Amino acid sequence: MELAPRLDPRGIEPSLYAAWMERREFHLSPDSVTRDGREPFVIVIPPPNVTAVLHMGHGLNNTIQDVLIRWRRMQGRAALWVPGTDHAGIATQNVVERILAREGKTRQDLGREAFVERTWEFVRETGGAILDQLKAIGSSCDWERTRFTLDPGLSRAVREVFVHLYEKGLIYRGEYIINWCPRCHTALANEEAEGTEVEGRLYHLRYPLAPGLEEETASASTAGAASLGRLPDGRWYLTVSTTRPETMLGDMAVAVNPGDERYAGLVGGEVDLPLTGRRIPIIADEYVDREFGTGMVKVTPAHDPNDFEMAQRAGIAPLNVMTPEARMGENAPAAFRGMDRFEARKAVVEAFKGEGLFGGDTPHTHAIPRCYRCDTVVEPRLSEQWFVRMKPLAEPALAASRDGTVTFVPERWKKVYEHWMENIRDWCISRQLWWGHRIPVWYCRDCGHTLVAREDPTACSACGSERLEQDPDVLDTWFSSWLWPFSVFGWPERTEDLKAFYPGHVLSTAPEILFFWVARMIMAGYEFMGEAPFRTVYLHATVRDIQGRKMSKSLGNGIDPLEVVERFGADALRFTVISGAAVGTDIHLDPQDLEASFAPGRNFANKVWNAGRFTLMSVGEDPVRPLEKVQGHLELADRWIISRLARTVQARTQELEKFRLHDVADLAYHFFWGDLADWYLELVKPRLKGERGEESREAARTVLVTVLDGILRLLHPLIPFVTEELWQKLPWPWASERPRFLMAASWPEPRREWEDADAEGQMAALQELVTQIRRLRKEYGVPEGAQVDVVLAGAPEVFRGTLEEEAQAVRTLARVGAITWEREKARGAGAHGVLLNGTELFVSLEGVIDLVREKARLQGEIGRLAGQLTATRKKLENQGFLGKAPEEVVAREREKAASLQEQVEKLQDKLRVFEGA
RNA sequence: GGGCGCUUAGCUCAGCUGGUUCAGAGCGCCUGCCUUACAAGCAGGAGGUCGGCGGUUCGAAUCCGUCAGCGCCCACCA
Repeated sequence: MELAPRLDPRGIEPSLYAAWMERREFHLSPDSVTRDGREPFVIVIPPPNVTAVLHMGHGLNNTIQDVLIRWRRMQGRAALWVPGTDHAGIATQNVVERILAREGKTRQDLGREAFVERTWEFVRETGGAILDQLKAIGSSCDWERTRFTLDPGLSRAVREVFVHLYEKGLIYRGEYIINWCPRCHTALANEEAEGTEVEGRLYHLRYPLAPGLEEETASASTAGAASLGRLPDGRWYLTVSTTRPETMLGDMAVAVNPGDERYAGLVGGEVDLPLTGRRIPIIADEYVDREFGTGMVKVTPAHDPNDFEMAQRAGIAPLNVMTPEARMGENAPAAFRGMDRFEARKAVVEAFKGEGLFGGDTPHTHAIPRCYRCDTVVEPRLSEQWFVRMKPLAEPALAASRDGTVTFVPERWKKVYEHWMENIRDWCISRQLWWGHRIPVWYCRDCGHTLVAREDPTACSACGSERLEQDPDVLDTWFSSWLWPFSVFGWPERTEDLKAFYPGHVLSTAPEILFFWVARMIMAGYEFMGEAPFRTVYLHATVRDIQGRKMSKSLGNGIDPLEVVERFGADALRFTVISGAAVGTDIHLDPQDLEASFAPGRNFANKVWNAGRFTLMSVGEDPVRPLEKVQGHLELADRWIISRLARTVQARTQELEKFRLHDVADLAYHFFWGDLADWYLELVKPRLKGERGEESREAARTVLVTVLDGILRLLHPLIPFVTEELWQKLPWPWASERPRFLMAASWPEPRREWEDADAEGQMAALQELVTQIRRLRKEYGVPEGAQVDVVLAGAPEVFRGTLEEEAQAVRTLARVGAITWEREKARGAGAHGVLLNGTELFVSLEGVIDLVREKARLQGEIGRLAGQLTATRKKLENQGFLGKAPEEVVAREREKAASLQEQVEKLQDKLRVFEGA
């Protein structure tokens, strides 16, 4: 059989994937569950943005999902992975707008309808490229079920949900301060406005007091309020502080804390708001912190959420002084009108200086929110928006976490989730965009009636007028994503798919969308399906660069997974990210050095390839016998490797259950490389050549193929391509009965009867011996190729059983000729090894093997005794026991404790001697 | 201002319920090997008082307290 000495991923991966696809191996119909009664296992993909390109975060997340899906599929579950993409309102609209900008056009030039059509075109052309990229890394999604959050079925679900919630009173329209992106011209949810720490300035502005308050001011001033003072013209002023001086143009009041006796006399008075010619009141409000700044706050209801609330409490109307572009608007004084907010900030400060009202500025760090899409500084803005009342929806979703119906991995996210759910705020769902689900609300131009309907209305239900106008806004992208786990199956229809595949099992995603998406999906699951959409939420690692920075486009520190697949293969990428990301930790990769970053995975895949290549070449194409048929001819190495495989299967299955994918990779790696390749393959070489006779050869062939079959099955979810390629070539006797593909083969059952503690113990000692001989050879400078004779000292148990077989192994692995056993002679030598007359090596094994074993035995013994000791002591501290038990029983316990104590100490002394030796 | 996490070899990190993986892996480094599966490899080796201090325990990288440094999330302090 001709196989390349190096794995060529490009040579096998695309064709294998095509073969899987052609045979529809990833596809599953509801019949498999409803008719055949198979237990489902369902993952619904976190839909990437249509316009996105694959990045390492996707690479990791989708590898994780594919590992879980492939593993469950092999376990016999009806494993379904539903793929799809998200229309990503703002993100996509921005991309298309940028394209238009290059053509010198704006979306307004095109008009709404043409713009949306243009966006659809764009999405149809380039959208979904990311799905092809997911295929490149081996994702075994059921592509026949690919959905899009804006396709007709999902749009129907969205509309149903909106109307349902509206009718239930959970959707309302209201005027509030929302986060407004002046560049995207839309409202943002709180979660979409990301705060960044900024070293800014706090400006102190002086507002002259209106006449009539002189007396109170003077007395407050002498009482120590540094914030009050007198202008050269004799007027009194107070000082307020702000990070955004331009908003003072919209000030409607100044507020102090009602309990602040310094300013008690001022409340009810007025100040002359500079630059505006307006006179505004001084009010009292609990919100004001008298310790911060001057203890006086300017109130700008239209441009700050807290000020808005204060103004509402005081019955003061807001005054909006900005345009949607965050320029100073018509309500601002003429001198500032049209200025950008940052220009206006400077201008206002200058104007205050000009009037002698500037009280200086001080450095001040604070968080300013930015648009998560375009990074523009968000402006709080008063406007009318649609909201979802979240509290009632949150209740069952919170309970689900508390009672363990939904669990989080790693567990610490449970707390984060619950904290957010307990303090949940209403969700602003309207967006002033064109790309997205249109809000199903119409206003009657004649009678002002509001219609909310599942089907587009043609006439007003109140007055019959046909002059209806639909709300211009669209819904937040997440308003369709939160329905994803059931809308992909055809909800609100009661489809077969829904019956078979809802609820799903695992959701794997990035921690940063826990609130955006995960929490809301759970809420929607309860509200519309009556149960949570999945049981386990796996929050995966964040992919960072070598400096620990999150990979991002703007930093330019990203890694293109397709380049990695191209250069090293999908298997290399998959194995690297899985073994690099332990539960709860991040993964660090170097974008500057892909070779170094992906070497672990690449090297391992190649190792698997070569071990397979060796097996196929040396075993030949004649079918091997089943294991039972060679049972009587198994040698130590055979029994050992089978036992090791059995244990690895056992451990790996357990780790997978706990989502410990990193450990799974680690275990499989060490079994494959450390046990199978380094030891078993080496041991079996002479046997495969027939040097030890036909029986030995047949046993070796069978065991080798059996073990390789097992480990390939185990490894398949991690590195599906190289395992599939090799597995298909294994010379099984029952080749005709097995499934066409490894991916459809069964997960190996843990086989207790294969475990063989004796073989493992003997083999461990043998390995130790071989390593010692190799070390000694090196130490004494025995040439690589030269053979030495070994004189063994001590009585290692290794050679008590099948002496010849084991001696043979040592000869094979350590290039040893004759092995003789001269206990007394070597003991006299005293050292671990001594080279005699050039070719004869003395190896004293007592100092090596037996010591290791004795130490372990001692530790075990100490553990057992210490356990008893602790229990006995507890008993002796128990008042109930001391009071009620007969004297002699208590005495006996005391004796027991003392004796145990003594024994433990004795053993510990002994252990110390061993460790010292 | 609250909440969470991290600190183990030169680098990136494992180490789950304290003791049979207990001081580990990969990369890097040193020495010797193109040994008929693999130089993307093989064999051997150097390298760490597990962030500091204190405590619990027969026994602590592991549990508790505290200090220091780093990181993340949430929050309206103008």
